[in-house]
Amino acid sequence: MTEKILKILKSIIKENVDMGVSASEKLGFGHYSSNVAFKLAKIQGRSPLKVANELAEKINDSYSPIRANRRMGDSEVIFEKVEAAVPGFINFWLKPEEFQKELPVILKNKDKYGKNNNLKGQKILVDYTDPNPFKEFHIGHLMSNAIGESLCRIFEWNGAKVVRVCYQGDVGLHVAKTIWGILQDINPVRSRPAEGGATVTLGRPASNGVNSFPKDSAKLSEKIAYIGRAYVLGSQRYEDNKCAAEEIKDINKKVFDGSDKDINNLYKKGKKWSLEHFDEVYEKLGTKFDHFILESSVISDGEKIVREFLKKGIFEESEGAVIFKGEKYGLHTRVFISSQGLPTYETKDIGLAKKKMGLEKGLTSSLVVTANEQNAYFQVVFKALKFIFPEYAKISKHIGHGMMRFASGKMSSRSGNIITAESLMEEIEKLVEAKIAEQKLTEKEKKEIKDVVSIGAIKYSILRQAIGGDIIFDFEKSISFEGDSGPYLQYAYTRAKSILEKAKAEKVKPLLKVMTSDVSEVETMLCRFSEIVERSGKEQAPHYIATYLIELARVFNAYYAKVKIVDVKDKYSPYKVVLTSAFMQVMKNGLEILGIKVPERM
RNA sequence: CUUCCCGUAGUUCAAUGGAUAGAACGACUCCCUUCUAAGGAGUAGAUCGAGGUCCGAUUCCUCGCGGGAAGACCA
Repeated sequence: MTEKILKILKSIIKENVDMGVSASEKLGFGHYSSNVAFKLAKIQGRSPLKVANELAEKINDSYSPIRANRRMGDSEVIFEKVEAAVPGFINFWLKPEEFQKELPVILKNKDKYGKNNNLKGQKILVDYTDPNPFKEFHIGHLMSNAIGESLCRIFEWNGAKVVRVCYQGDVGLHVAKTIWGILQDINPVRSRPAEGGATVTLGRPASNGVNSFPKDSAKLSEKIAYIGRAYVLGSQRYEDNKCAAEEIKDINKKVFDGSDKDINNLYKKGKKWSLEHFDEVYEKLGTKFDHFILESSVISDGEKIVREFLKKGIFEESEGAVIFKGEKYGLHTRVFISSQGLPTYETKDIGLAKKKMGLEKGLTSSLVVTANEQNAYFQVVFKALKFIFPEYAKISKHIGHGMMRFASGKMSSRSGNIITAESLMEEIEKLVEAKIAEQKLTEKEKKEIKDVVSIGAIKYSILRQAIGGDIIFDFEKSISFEGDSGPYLQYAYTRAKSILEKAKAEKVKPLLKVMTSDVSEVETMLCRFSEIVERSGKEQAPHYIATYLIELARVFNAYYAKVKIVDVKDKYSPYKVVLTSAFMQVMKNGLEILGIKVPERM
């Protein structure tokens, strides 16, 4: 719609100005409005209102019913009226047909409706989720996943080819902490008391020296919970017990060089459990990665490169460590190889960059989505990368999302103040179950609703606001499905669906032949969808989709309450049924972009 | 201490430099003999402060106040 209006404006205005055309917030300002007159007035040194009046006049001459028949055929008449308004806006009211024409397009393109080719030819790598084996999959990973997946889909809807990458940290100090924790359980002799730290029990309290290390036959969830507790124990002792910290560092080295058989075994098992668990979670969240990269597979390359560029003077040696002096560029110093000779995450990121480059040919962009507490970290790493792989550094970008916060403060898997993704999902699933308990639904339907609605609730609560800001996770509110929520959108969809079922039962066939003489907000909202998809793509911002869908649902719900859609006696009923299908299609597509599925009933 | 991010109704979030600052929750009124009330209609309620740029500032700049994050061996 904006394109049509832009085209007309361009045919009238010779000057090269930015013609901002956008959907109006209120019908009083037309369906669409433009602020060209302001820009034009500035160039010409005249009053904006005068310019707006002139332009409106000209447009009416050719494109409105009042005058159009004088000059052009009816096909050119797309406006009901065009008016200038104080202080200088031009407001456009389109003819109902202009909106109604879009309905068959929606129904024809179905699940593809709203796609465009703005990013055609682009190949965008997105690295997101990135959980670490030996640590739990927590809400931070859930956020990275929801945002990353949605960005991927937005890029795809804008015509780009997307490469989904998940980088999993299977080595590093966190692994050593967890293994140390496990060793405390299975070999209490090595146990270290806390020096003022809280005590943590692994599994059921070990009695008579029997440890709680899960058997191979144990449920995966038990194994994962065990690992989580071991990590908390190891982390706490690392902080509050010097002796334990030394032992952990020692284990870290052994994991790294593979010299200890027992540790190797624990490592293998723990890693396998973790990765199996993660696969389950990805499946549940609806993400399919093209590539998994393990940290252990990028270390040696990273180290090689860092040592090579140490010789070239990009890195320096200081206090036994290899560092990058970020201060030269207004950043801060980071350690790439520790004084112990171990590569840090920074070095692994260099190796990771090399790996990503080799993964796919012709990348035009490479994004990594993590919590914004790493913003400064990535600035430094990308700065160093600029000297190593300048071309790749140019297309690399870090997207920092906000943190999930609770009333109790910052969430950290190190301190154990953490809500795992799983526990959150379970909590919400329970609520959904309670809500649908009394509905007349089969068990299979209930299961589907439970899965789809709870994931939708969580993803929506993450995607409804701009990336980057913290999300205050209020359990009560995220769980309440009223208003600004995923379930509200899904519910609007299912209500519409039941209308179609009724129409079928009453033999009201969807037809576009007899159209209403005016148009509701549902039609005008539907026509904005494509533009919202474009804007989300340009700004890499999923929340525009979310905001739009809420408005769309609100508008449809109001229509639903006011208008009887299925009515054999109403000659417009077939049209209204078409409108309902179109609404469903757009709602479904929008939710698809957010990575949220629609239930068939709820 | 330094750097970066943020400050909008009681609360949680929106608003390509544009009009009368949108929603939702909560509060207060109403609406199920009508297609799923997880719904709809309505009322009250907000741009941290002070300057500046601009025809026009929630948006850009400066300062102040308040909050968050990061700052050499975990990421």
